[in-house]
Amino acid sequence: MSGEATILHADLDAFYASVEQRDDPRLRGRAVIVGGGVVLAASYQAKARGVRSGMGGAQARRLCPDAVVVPPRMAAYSAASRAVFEVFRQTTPLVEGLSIDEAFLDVGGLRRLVGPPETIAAGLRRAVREQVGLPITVGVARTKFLAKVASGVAKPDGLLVVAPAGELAFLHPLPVERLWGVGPVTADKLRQHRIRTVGDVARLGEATLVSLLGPGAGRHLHALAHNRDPRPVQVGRRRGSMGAQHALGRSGRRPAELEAILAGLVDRVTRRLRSAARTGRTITLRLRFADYARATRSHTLAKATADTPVVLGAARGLLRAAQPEIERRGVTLIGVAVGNLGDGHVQLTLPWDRDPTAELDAAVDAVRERFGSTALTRAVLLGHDAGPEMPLLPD
DNA sequence: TCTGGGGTCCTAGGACCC
DNA sequence: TCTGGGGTCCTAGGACCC
Repeated sequence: MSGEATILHADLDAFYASVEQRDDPRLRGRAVIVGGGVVLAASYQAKARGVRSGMGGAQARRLCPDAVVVPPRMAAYSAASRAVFEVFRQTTPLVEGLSIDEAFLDVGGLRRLVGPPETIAAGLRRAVREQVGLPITVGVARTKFLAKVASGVAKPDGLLVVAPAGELAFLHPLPVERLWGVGPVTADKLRQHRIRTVGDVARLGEATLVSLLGPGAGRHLHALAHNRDPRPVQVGRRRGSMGAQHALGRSGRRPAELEAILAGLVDRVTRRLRSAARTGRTITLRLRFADYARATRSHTLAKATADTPVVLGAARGLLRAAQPEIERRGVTLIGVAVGNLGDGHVQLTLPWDRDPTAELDAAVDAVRERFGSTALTRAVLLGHDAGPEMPLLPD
């Protein structure tokens, strides 16, 4: 951790709703709700009326009857996200994406070349506005955690730099809910002990917090309340699981219908795995019952795969084992996830006296067969004198 | 607050190994 | 025959995030 505030947390404002307002001038300045069944995103005009993401659609329309409700356009949001991340990477190569609409950037090395972090953050906001047409808020601080808190406080369309000397004065008056990792359950436990602000947390010893929240959460919270967060910005983090899920209505489904839905979900996930050139070993079946209780059932395969029939076989086995429970409790959501994701590497071992380049065409065909045509991005030859790494075959 | 779809990380017990 | 300490992997659940 350096002595200077050099970490940026950049967070697009009301992302999906802002894309809709950008693309349809009639929506600008108006209350916009994206998503029908539940609110996926709400414009700030809708938020001002109490609409929140995750809220039921009926309640949202009650709160804000004049809101324009638009169906989500995921492709447009993905494209906008890619464009924004392009701007991030023009700013610095040290970008760690957190979700479709936020990232950490470390601009510590840019002072001499470009300027101080505050100038860089202002330039970043301007570039996103000019090049992509979207409002974005940036928090700047010495740690990731504090930068994230700062952007949350500065929203919408703001910029907030927390100087090292002012860290605790900024942090301690905030309500505990502002802390990253404090949700409804933890906030409630803390409230029962009259702990309401970050300062209240900071006054407690670590042992007290641990006894209240458990070792993991207790130590974590204690560190955050004193602004201790040594995690560096990490470039190139990859997701660890990929899933798809589908909410069912209230009405029960017959086993055959559930299997058909499951097959559709598995198909979606395995396609995405193959086009991302990833494979995974752990298949998880996700269920939600009529009383909204959740359950998961998982199975780990011996070999990583992105193969539809293999994943479907495992998922179907889990579903059949859970069938009695489903019949008893009723099911309202079914999902499947593939976890334990590897790199999607395929390793081929050739006899020592064989010319590897001669085998390469067959190897490439094997990889395409397994992952689909867009998957192969690089082949690496490892061997006694093959050299470190051979970039090949851009695809 | 009556509930979508996509993720992350942590915990805890049991199996199994040395 | 009884037993310690340490590690990894798997499964299931829970809290949290956007």
